[in-house]
Amino acid sequence: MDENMSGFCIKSIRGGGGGGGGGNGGNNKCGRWNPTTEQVKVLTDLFRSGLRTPSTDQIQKISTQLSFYGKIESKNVFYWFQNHKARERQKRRKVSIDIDKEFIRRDHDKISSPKEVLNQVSSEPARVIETLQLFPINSFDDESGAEKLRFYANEFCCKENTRGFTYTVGAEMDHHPPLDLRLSFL
Amino acid sequence: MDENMSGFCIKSIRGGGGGGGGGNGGNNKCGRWNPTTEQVKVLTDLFRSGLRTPSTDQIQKISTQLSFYGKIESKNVFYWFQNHKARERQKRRKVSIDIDKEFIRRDHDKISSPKEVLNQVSSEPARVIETLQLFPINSFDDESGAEKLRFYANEFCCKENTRGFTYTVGAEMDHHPPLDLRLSFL
DNA sequence: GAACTATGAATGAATG
DNA sequence: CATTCATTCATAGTTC
Repeated sequence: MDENMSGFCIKSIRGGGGGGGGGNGGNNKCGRWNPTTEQVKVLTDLFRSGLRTPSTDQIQKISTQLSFYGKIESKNVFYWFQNHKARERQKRRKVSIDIDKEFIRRDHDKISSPKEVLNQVSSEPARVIETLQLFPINSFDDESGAEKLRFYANEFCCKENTRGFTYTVGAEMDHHPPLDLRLSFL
Repeated sequence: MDENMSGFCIKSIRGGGGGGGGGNGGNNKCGRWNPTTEQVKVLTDLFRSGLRTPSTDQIQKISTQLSFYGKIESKNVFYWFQNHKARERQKRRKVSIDIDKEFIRRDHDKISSPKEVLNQVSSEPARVIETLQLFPINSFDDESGAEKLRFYANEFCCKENTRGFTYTVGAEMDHHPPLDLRLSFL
């Protein structure tokens, strides 16, 4: 696939001859990645442990480990974290908006802290894991003894992106924004 | 759930056949550039021809020409090349890793050639291009963008040398002979 | 089986 | 150039 398809994605034709045999266990060959429960569990554990944006190395290793449970590619891991993070943030944002509204609405009534409500949906416990027993896979113990499970406990020293709210106010389209930034020096 | 694909899911009206030259100005009201298929095709052709990091002039010209197909700004071209290059690299990195991994994994099972594996990981026709594809001979079978490409290509060649043969896309073309034919127009 | 949901995949836009 | 964020497209699954 190239950029050529960037408009429509008519690739998998599994429907043509009766797409039998689909399903989780037996992965389809052309479709998109369908993670097994084990894979999801591991990924989720990693995420909950604080890993948000694994480096390429981490992705590699995670992918390799997860391949034990089924077919998987590095990009799947990459996308998984990308999506998971984004959607959590998204959910959070949405919630906070709701809270905000709710808060405002209730403001006439009583005062309650938005934080309370927030905790209901996304209670993110402490992260910063030093070590974590994640891959109980031994039957397939690899040869890379050196860097074992050390990879994921590194580098994501949470700095909790304080970016938070970059909501683009540009509701209405181009009124000729600054244009280029980077291009100006080119 | 969303308004765009109510019922049917064809990507938003990216010009495509209907859009013709008018550009997709009709649809997007937002801030994000939504390239038409023609625009993508041209950009892709340029990329495949070896252009990786267009200069400001090139960006300007490309942008100008592409504006025929729809609304576009220079920065869009700039970003497009940035992203495309980065992702090409990234993809290749991830994919090759996966190939290795898959290969190794399957090695315990059955012996399969790397080519086969490649086909599995990437729906793209197996061709781990190590060398730049300079002459996309078959990229012109599709009439639409190709014709036009030649059209605006002329613009470029008339930089200051009316020769129209020596313009090297330069920059990224390290140790690659002069790209005649296709690129000579640049 | 259409509508809806969850989520994999892609990509435009930035930032460092 | 790499990394990251936001938004959107596409589809496997589920529900009614």
